Amino acid sequence: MMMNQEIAEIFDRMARVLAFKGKDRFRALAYERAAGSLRGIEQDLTELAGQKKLKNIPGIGKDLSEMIEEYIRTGHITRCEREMRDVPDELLVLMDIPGLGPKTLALLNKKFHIKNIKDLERLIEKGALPEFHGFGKKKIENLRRGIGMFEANTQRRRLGVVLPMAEKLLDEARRIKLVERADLAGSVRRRTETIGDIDLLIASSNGEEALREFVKLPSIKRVRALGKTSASVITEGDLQTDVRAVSQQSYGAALQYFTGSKQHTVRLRTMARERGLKINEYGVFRGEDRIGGEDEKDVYYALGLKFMPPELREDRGEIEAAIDGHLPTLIEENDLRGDLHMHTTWSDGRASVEEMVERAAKLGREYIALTDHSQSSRIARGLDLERLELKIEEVEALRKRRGKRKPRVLMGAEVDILADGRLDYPDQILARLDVVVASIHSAFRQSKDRITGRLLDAIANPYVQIIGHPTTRLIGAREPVEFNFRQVVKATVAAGVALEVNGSPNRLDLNDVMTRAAHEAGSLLAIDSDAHSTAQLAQTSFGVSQARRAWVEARSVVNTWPWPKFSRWMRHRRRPAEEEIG
DNA sequence: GCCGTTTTCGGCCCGACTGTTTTCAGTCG
Repeated sequence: MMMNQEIAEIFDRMARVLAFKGKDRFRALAYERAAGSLRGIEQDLTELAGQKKLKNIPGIGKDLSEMIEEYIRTGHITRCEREMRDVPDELLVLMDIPGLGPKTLALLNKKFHIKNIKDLERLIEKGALPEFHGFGKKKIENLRRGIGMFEANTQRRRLGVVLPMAEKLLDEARRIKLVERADLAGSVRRRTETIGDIDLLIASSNGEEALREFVKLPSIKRVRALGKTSASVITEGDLQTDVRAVSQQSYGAALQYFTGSKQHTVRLRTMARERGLKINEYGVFRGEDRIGGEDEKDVYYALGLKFMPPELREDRGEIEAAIDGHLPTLIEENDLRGDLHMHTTWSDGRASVEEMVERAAKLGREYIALTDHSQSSRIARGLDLERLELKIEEVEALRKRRGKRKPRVLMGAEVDILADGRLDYPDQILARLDVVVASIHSAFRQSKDRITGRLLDAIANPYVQIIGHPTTRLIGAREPVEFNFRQVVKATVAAGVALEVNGSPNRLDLNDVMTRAAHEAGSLLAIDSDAHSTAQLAQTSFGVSQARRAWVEARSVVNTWPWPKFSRWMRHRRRPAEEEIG
């Protein structure tokens, strides 16, 4: 996993260096595609290399596979390093400035010896950047603005932050009279874990006028570009939003194009070309004849493919699967019957047991587990044995009060996996809990072997049903812990333990790529909210999105199971263990 | 640099917007 990331970054950097140097742009594209491929697979590159299977990875051929082998052996790729040596990172990163691409950067570097952001600012602020052929006042002004945006906000934002803003904007757009239809597209629609910008598509018989209305919406702060069919704006909260307007008859083709991913769409268009068709955002064409485009499905059907949900469109094998007729039937939000990880005021939650149960009932949950923290999580007010007793009493009283009303309320705990691999409650206490989620909350920096050992120990405990947020990463804030993922997955498969897909938008842990690998290896999954308030109970939807991105079908997710099946699984490892003790 | 029910060489998705170009280059998605 780490290795894939590292090599992907080198390849990405190579692509930019080649673009900067003005070399063959298709060579740069090849590196880009390879980087994307590596990010999309979880398989161990060392193992693939050992089996001489690197070339099976799409976009990896003779040269790149040799480079990967070299990296595995030595931690270096000589050819890349030689190519990249004379282009320092601080220069390359300037390509992240909106509107500043490789050509302009190369020019500024050659003509004015710009090497980093400081040089560039100095040049512009002093008004020392003269106008010259092909470089006028407006370009300079745009560059100045681009630098401002670059410095204000370079990082991508979490889906959980962006999605509500995007939906608000969509709402406003739909209220414009000239707007006949509107939908979110792009990475928001594909539900990637972080978002660079919002893409919005509208249908209108007068797109130009509709766009003019759109950019006047109150939540639009600034207009970057405005044309007949598209506009680019900065919204409140400094999110870039790209809007595209098409006619109804092109809406489906436009939605497909605008949803991407780029690589997925390129594949479709290449397939079309091979079949004598042309796909663009206006439709599917055979020669001059439009043969489809009003519905998104038209694009796929024209190529003899089944329709693919947006979450699959990453060029991670979905096109091949569609050709073979092996597309998965993805889990849907409605499939969830239970939620097995949440907190109350007993530990660090903001809502009481009662409030959480009531809200869960409104969400239609059939069963839920109240899983407050265990004693070692002091900051989270984890429950010592005494308070745990009190909570058990409260939950039992609540169960009596509620009788047969749904949801069934299960007594649970999120139990720390301690630094030495022991769990934070003794077995006789765990035996009294219906649901045990075991999670790492400390000693993140231990060696790979020790973390692996801790997880394996937790999985071996017969009272544990779920490993909570397995990597402990916080998006944009904390790196995942390192452990032998395949070994851990193997153990969960053997033990019938579920790996969590934590729905908190700060976590999304496991992520899409790892979830897919776990799922394909046969591991059970649990999609939980990890809610710390009533509102957060709905965050399971983010977990479901990630699971869909991971090709997950409902049958592998334990909390989609009807109660009888779920409750059997919940207890399936306990009986023999209890007999042993008893 | 990759890739092949046309191809082992010659392709590689397709179009919009901006600026300053009098016919297009650069950037973006």
